[in-house]
Order: sequence, then structure tokens, then C-alpha cells
Amino acid sequence: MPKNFYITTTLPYVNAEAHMGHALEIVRADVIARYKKLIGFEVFFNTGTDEHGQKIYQKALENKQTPEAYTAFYAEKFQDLLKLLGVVETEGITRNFIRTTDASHVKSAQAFWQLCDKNGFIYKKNYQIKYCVGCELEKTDSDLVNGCCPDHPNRELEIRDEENYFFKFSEFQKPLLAFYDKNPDFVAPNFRFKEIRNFVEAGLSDFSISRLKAKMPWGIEVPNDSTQVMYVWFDALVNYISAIGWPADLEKFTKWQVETGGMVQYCGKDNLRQQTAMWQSMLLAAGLPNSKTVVIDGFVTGAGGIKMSKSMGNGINPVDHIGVYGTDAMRYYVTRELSSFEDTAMTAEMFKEAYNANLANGLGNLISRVMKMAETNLSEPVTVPEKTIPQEFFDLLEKFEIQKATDLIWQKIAEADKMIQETQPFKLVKTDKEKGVEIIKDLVTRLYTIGRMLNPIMPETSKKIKDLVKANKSPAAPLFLRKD
RNA sequence: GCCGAUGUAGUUCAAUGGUAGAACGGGGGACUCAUAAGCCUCAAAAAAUGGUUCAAUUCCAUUCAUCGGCACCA
Repeated sequence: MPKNFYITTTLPYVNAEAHMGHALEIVRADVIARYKKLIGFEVFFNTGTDEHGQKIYQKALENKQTPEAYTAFYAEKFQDLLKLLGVVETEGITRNFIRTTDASHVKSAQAFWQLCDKNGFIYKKNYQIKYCVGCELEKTDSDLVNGCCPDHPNRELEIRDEENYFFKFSEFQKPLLAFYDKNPDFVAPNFRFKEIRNFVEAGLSDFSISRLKAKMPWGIEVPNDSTQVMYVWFDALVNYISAIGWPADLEKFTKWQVETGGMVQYCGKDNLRQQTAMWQSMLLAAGLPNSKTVVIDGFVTGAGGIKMSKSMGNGINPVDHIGVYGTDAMRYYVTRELSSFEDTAMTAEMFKEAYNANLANGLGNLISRVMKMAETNLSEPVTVPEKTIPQEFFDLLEKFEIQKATDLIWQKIAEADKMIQETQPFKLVKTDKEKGVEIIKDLVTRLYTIGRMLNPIMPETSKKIKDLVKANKSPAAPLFLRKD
């Protein structure tokens, strides 16, 4: 039985700066990837950028750039973000960064379309669009206020017909429900699974999967119809399999999507339907294996649960925070201080408090005090036994309960601090050297275990702890300096 | 409007049909290995109303408040 594991984030749409939601999703997927690697899996980690569509085309025009230059700029920015988040080259993990403008992806998306078409799930029909003559623009339902254009409320919207391709989503109600029944852990957390099941049970409508190329030139051309380009679904969602070589390299595809039991996907709650229903139907239509699990994140909000926005001025820029506090501090925050599945409020003040309490006073201080005693009182580095991580830690990560798993580490930190207070080894070595040394060795072993558990969560810190223990040295400078 | 969820110390969360736990923040104390850190200790909480029950924060109903979804926005 090969131990392979494939995990992917959704691809950020590159029409704006990266926000906390991106950081959250990328780090958590990386934590799971590193955890799987830790327990012996060979891991494929996919992320990238979604680069087609009307909005990007317009943004590029606004910036007086070609869409190619515009998306290249953002793709690079997101790659920089990955580095800042600690998503870097890691032994045992294949890192992949896909851009939906990659030639291989374009080919893959077209092949996927043709396969679904061949299987009879794509057809052409009239699609009615709402058009505001005042704006001279097409309007979507979500653009409208009380059924009218907000800028021209007194003008009647015109209904115009346009020919588009559609996907027969409606035929997948039963297959989807059957798939859900067979895979009771398909969506995490469970309340999101209920939500999507209700949605599917209520009935499905076919969705449109192309746009007129004349109107929207920045997209992947529909096979055998140069007048149309693919709308987002058959473009962006297909990245999860184009990333692992489908259909050009079926051996690679088999390794990561078949032998693994399917990909594990991370996404925000706004992506629930796309990932757990639409994309799964598309895979069924193509006769390809489904995803194994889709993990749904909550949102990061401002204080009081208010949506972060520029106008509110309550946004948190992950890049700025990493600049001040460091990569591992950000990884700590999104894994332990933000709920694994629910919305969580976050402010700069909360970040600082959590940093001081748990990284400076908690973890960092423990490292200093334990290693100082070790350096002073031990003649050689402690030999740490092989397996010291509690099984519970693995069980929690297996269920994507990253927050609870991280909590467990901080419990271990508190236990060690308490033990120092109760046994006072720093005093004991003066009266009973042997006994004092015994306790210090135990503390070093505990610290090393904490270092091991931190491996998926805070890889840099994990390595620093292990190196200090192996060298029997106290840190030259505090690992997490208090910020005032 | 419909569907779903949530409402617990100042804040962020937890457990529970029978003393409501924790963390941060706040007050006090003894200590010194450590980053004015750590440890001990104190104060501090169930949105409202009604019902079921010997007993409700927990179950049910209603009200109020907040959030999400109600599809072509990526």
C-alpha cells in the first residue's frame, strides 16, 4: 500500500492583494501536508493563481497593462507570500504552483471539457442576461438593488439572449447524494456537509460554463468553438487535476488522485458549493475519481465579527504582520488563535497579545529557561527517545482539528513550566546534583517533544528547538522577543 | 421572505439534565532557572419570556440580536 497524499488549496483570484483568508488556507493546508509527511507519507502540495476572467481583464486595462503582465505580477506576489508563510521547499513534499494561464493547464481544461462533452453533459442554449442601457453593461443579480441597476434605478433592464454552453448539473442530484452517503467524512466540518446536502436535495439547475469571446477575450477557448471561452468553472476548478498531470501524464495522475483515495481540498466557506457539489459533479461527468475530503474554513473578520474591508479600515495585512512578528508567529496565529471551522474576529491588538502571551512568555521563555539549566548543568546533550509525540496529537490532525492539536502543544508547555516551579531543579542541583540533573534531562526531553510536535505547525521554530537540544545550548537571543 | 447556524466572565472559547471550565486581560502573593517571563491565588458569565422535568445554561417553543446561504460573483 503506497503512502501518498495529495492536498490542494483553492487558487486565489488575483484581482487584489492577499488577505488573511489566503494566509489561513495556505498555512493550514501546509500544516496538514507537513503532518502527513511526518507520519511517513509522500506528499503533493498544490496551490497557485486563478488568472482568467472579466475582472482581471478589466483590472489589467485599468492599470494599462496587458493581462499577461498583470497576472504575472500577481503570480509572483503570491509566490512571495508562500515563502513568507513558510511554504517552502520541504523534503518529502512536492510543491506545485499552478497558474491557470499555464499552457499545460489550458490543454488540460480543454481535454476535460471535451471528455464531459463526449459523455453528453454539455449542451448549448440561450442564456438570458440583464443589460442596463444606462451603464451599457451586463448586470448580475447580485449587482442589482430591488431588481434595478443601483446607478439607473428608473431605467428598465433589458433582457438579452446570448448563446452559452451549459453543464447538466441537474443530472447529478442523485449521483451526488449517493456519493455523499458513501463518504460520510467527505466534508469537514459536519455542519457544512449538512448545508451542502440540503442544497443538493433541494434540486439542481444546470449552470452556464462559457461566455462569448467577443465580450470576454481573456479566457480559455472552448474546444471547436472559437467564438466562446470557458467561464470560471471548467477553467479554474480543473487545476486540481491539471496540476497532477491529467491527462498528459496518467501515471502521475494515478499516483496522486487514484492511489491516494482522492485529493484533500481546503477552501473558504464561500466556496462550499463549487468544491463539494459542482466540482464533484464535473469529476463524475468525466468519469474521474472524486475528491477525498473538502475542508471548509470560516472567515477572518474584524472586531465584533464585522467584515474586514478597506472602508472600515479594519483589515489585517498578513505580509505586514509577518514583517513585524515573523513567519512562525503568523503560522501560530492562524492555527491556534483562529477557529478551525468557524468565523473568528482578529485585530492587530489581539495578534500582539497572543504573541506576547504564548510565544514570548510561553514557548520562547520555556526554551530559554530549560536550555539555560541544561547548558549549565549537563555535561553532554540529552539523548531523546524515538517516539514521544502523544497519539492524540495525530488523531486530531487526522480530523483537521488543527486548533485543538496546537492547543495540546501549549498544554505541554504549561505542564513543563509548572513542573519547573514545583520541582525547582535550579535549586536542587545545589543540594542534590544527581536528582536535579535527572529533572533537567526530563525537561529537555519534554522540550524536544514540543519541538517535534511543532514540526508541522511552526517548522522553523521546531528546527531551532531540536538544534539547541542536540547542541545542549541555550539560545543566543530569545526566540520570540516580547513586543510592547 | 425562506433555509441553516450562533448567543456563556471585560475579551476569545469550552464542557454539561444535578457545584459552569480555560486562556488573555485585571487585583494580590511567595519565589528566581528564564524574555519584568513562570508559579500560586482572587474577582468576574448563561440575550429575553414561557414550557417539559424532582432538577434546565443544557431539551422544546416564542421573541430579540448576530452571521452565513438562497446559484452564474470569482
